[in-house]
Amino acid sequence: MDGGDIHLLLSILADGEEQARQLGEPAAAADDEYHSGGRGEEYYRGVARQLRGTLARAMGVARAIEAAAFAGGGGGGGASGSRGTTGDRSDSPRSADESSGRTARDAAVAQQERHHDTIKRRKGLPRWTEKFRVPDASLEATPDDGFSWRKYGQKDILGAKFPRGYYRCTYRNAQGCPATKQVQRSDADLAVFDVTYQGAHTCHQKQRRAAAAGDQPPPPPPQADPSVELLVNFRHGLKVETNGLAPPPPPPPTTTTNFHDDQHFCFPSMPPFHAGVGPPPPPDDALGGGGCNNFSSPPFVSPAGSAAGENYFSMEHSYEPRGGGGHFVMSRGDSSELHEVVSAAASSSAVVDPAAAGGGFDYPLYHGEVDPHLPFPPLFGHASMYGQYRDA
DNA sequence: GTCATTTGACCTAA
DNA sequence: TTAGGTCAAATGAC
Repeated sequence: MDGGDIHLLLSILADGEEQARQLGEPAAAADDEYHSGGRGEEYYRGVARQLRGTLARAMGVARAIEAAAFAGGGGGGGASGSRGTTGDRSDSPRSADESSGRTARDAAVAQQERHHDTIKRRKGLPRWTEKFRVPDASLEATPDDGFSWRKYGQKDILGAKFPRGYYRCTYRNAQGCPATKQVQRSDADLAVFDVTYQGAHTCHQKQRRAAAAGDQPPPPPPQADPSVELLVNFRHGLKVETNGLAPPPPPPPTTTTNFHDDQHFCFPSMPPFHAGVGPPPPPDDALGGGGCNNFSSPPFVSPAGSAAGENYFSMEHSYEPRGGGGHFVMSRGDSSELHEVVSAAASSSAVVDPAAAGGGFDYPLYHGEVDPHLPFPPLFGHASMYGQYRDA
């Protein structure tokens, strides 16, 4: 733990204070549209949600600090401390180690230690899976979830016809974003991809995209946050609001969220897809139709101006709780993981404007009853799988 | 020249 | 022991 964590916490709390203030004086913040349109209540609800999200995030940071404190003062040593400063050792090529006079054994030991750390982090971060259906089943087609990713590996998986791609956030180095994903094309359906996400985005692209898109906010991923437990509990009572939504354009795209307990949740939005793909496919029962409510999604229009008809694909979310117990639990015994989450968030907050410092929670209004703090992964917006954003 | 992807090797968890 | 996950040099694209 360091001063940065405290500053992050203070920053979040300041956001909460600001949001609370907005609750007190909505007329100043809400434009006339809200009031003339009878949406004042929605405004209040939206601000309240933001406030709850901000407070939840603050709690998460505070508990991470607490956990780090419980783990003793050794946090500064060890592997986690050695890697937090540079962000990614890929910046320092292997030859650098060799030329620095280390023995091969030392280098191997160091690498082993580093690798052990990455494994620990991998195990600690929240993990969830989604199914992406692309309109075009060609081999070139890949799902675009709206975030910018950099591919760092590919591997043939036993029993799978197609190799699995490994991606990490483009801003891993620049902003310490810990998010990674694995993309596996389905054997049965070439148009379906199983995407496993791990770690929440703490990078700036989330806010930028949400602001630019002006559509449904990206649902936050499962957070390494104690409040998530409450949210997961909440989802058991969740009902998707479908009233008043536009009927599905032909063919109807669906965005489906699956939890591991086989509960299905159909989320009313979908990310854009790569330009140039063909028309969307007919609905696939195997994907979203199963236990899903067959939510009919309104068309998503890419901020980049892609034709709405080209932006459809279906998704199925599957939240994979870590730590057992039927809900997501961040292991508090591993303070380094928590610290890393905090550190990543801290690095992110350094470049995020205060209005967006809700850190994945600070989204505009959802569709009525859908709480933005549900442990859904971030999926929306526009970006290429192959990151075009440059590191700051 | 810079940056992203490819790919073989290495390491860990199961 | 094996499969999965990651690293990083090599390579290619812009």
